[in-house]
Formats: sequence, structure tokens, C-alpha cells
Amino acid sequence: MVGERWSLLIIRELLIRPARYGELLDSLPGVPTNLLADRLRRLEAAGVVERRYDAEVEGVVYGLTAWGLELREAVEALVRWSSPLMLQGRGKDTFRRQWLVIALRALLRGRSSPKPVTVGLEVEGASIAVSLDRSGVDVTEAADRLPAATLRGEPSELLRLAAGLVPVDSVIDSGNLYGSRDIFASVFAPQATDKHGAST
Amino acid sequence: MVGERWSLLIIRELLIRPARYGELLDSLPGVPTNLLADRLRRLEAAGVVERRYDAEVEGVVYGLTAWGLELREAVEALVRWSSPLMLQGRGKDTFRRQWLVIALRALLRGRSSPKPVTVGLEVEGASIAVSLDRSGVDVTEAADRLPAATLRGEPSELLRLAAGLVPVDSVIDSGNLYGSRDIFASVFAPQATDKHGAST
DNA sequence: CCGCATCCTCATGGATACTG
DNA sequence: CAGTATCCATGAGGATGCGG
Repeated sequence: MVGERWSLLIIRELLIRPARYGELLDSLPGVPTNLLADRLRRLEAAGVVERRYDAEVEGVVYGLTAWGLELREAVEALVRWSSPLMLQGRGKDTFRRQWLVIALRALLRGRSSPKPVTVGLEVEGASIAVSLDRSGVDVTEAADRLPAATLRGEPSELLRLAAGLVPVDSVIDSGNLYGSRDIFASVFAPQATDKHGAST
Repeated sequence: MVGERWSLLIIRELLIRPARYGELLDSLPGVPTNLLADRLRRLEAAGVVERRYDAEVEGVVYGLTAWGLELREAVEALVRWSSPLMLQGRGKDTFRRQWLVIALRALLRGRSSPKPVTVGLEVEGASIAVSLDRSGVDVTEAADRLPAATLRGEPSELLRLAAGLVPVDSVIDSGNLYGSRDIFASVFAPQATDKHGAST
């Protein structure tokens, strides 16, 4: 049901935000338009995706149903597992900045911060923010609340820089999770090998 | 890397136990032998699967590497998401009793029991047991410790019976998680719709 | 036997052109 | 903009072969 090629990637995009057909085409580099149409039809028939009329754009947007939203846990688990692969940053890999929204939530999941903080990132000319408070990851996207001081850079370079920096917990405990290189490190350090984040 | 057809299913099987080539062929109804061989080769090259010599069987068994084992979280999340589908029990669906081992762990994940208990199931003539204690799910498989009183039946019928029974928490708190119909209910009640298990 | 490799057929995916 | 239609390439499915 969600195992066909592209299906889970489409769902990942819709976990970030509802999107128009054209946005999905652009968000999923390499997807043939006929397959995108086919998968959306199948997922809609299965009750995972639904078409909505958006007055703002005066057109149809695709979004996840309540059931579809419950795939967040599974997608985030896959993101966590594959984060070491992202760090390798193959040259041919494409990148979309909004993918960091999913990555941030996935890797910060289960963590908390004594003071509410907002992690800010700027990649490829656009900004993303994720809030974290005592109860955990709170807000997914709040680009307008992005601080002035954020990381900037080409994604694969950022990803490589992010490997093996400051332990996540100490960064969060300092209450200074905001706008430093450590933030990005906390996000992309592989958790698999070290519960407290990379340390070398 | 794990998105090709059959790959995640192979990994699910190997999360249950290391297996021989022939066992995998039987565990994955419908898999063509050439594809199984191809996927095992790819997964081995990727460092997810490894071939081991098993003195017991005097032959090669396939198992997950440390990295591959970290896919448990992702696979269990997918199992949890799809458990409502399992409850529907389409007629054509095939079933292997060892899949209950994964389902048990996935659905009991995060729960605990004041007294250590062992959930026992008997399906298709074979038995499976999973232990649960104060710290959570503990032991995956312990067929020898299976109690006399277990559920028996054809899987799809059991799955249908399991829908909408006693709340999970009350069953566990009663300390009587052992050998009753409620056990099976606690395992297969969809968690998505109701934190305390189905109630109707 | 078990553990694959080979072969063939057909369904699916990929790229591009096209249309309401 | 939001998809269809078309065509070709690739991968899947199923049977069978074959060496250890």
C-alpha cells in the first residue's frame, strides 16, 4: 500500500506540508509525471492522501488524511536510520531544503529543551525553523520566526560539517541551541552509533 | 538502499531470526528466487545483511549487521501503522506464524507490565512467546517457555477476533496478561485510533 | 537436497510529448 | 497548471537448470 516506488517519498513530502501537483513534481527530483499521477490516485483510493480545494491558490492541493499522517513515525524512523548516509553526501544526490524539516523533527524526536528554542537553518537561499520546548518538538515550520543568525551553505557541505561535533544534550542544556554550528551538528550527527551524538 | 521491492520484507524476516536461503524463500510467499538472491547480494554489499557460517546447520545463514538491526524501529513503525489492515484480513493474504513475533514486539513496544509475563500464541500448529516485564518487551522468542493455555486458531480468524476488545492497559495492570483472549486483543487492537486500545 | 544462476515473458517504471 | 498519452527501457515473475 505504501511500498511502491515513490509512494513513501510522496508521503514524506506531504508530511512537510500539503502541496500542489507541480510542487510535488519539483520536490521529487526524477519522478515521472505519469507515475506521480498514478501514485496520488492510488494513495487517494487507499485513504492515505486526499485532494482538497485551497482557496488561497484557487486550486487543488494534496494532503494526508488522518491515517496518512500516522505514517510520520515510520518515515521519521527511516530518516533517522539513513542520516549517516546523508552525511556521506554523494555528489550526484539532489537536495531540497524542505527535507531538513523532516530531518530536524526526526532527529530531535524524543529530545527536549529546558528553555523553548527555535532551531534555524538557511539552505539554498531559503530558511526553515523548528521549535523545541520542554515537551519535545513542537512546531514544524515557522520560517517567519527564523533568527538572523543561522547557518548558511550548500547542503552537502553543511551535512559533512555536521558530522562529529558537539554532543546534542550538552548543546540543548546550555540553552543555546540557537543559531550556532552546534545546532546543525545536533541535527545531523548520527544517533545510531552514539546515544549522545558524535564526539570526535 | 532498502526501498527496492522485497528488501524491507527480507529485513523484517531477518529481524525475527537469522535464516537460511531456503527459509527466506518460504517465509516470503511469492518472492522469485532470482530476486531473493539479488536482494541479498545488494543488502550484503550495502552492509545491512551478512552471510555467516552456522555450525548447527552446517551451512550459510543470513543475518542482519549491527546497522541492519537498527532498522527495527522503522519496520516496527510500519507494522504498527498497518495493523488495522491486518485486522481486515483479506482473503487472498498469506500468513506466516513467525510474523506475529514482529507484530507482538511492535505493538507492545513502549508498554510494560508490573509482573513479568509471557504472551503465548499458537497459530497454524506452532507456538510463539514474547516476554514483557517492567522495563518493556524483553524476549522475542521463547517457544519452550510457552504456557499450556494459549490462543489457537486460524490467523485471519484470530486477527478478526482481536479487534475491539478489552483496553490494553487494564489487561496488563491486572497482571493477567497470560493465556487469555485479552492477550491477543492487546496485541492486535489498533493503537492508532485509541491510545488505550479499542473499546467497542 | 540446498543455494543459487539462467532464461524468457510480461508488467512496471522512466522520459518526453502533448492536451483540456 | 495539472495532468494524459505514448513509447522504450528496465525490472519483476515464474519455470527450469545445475553444481556442490
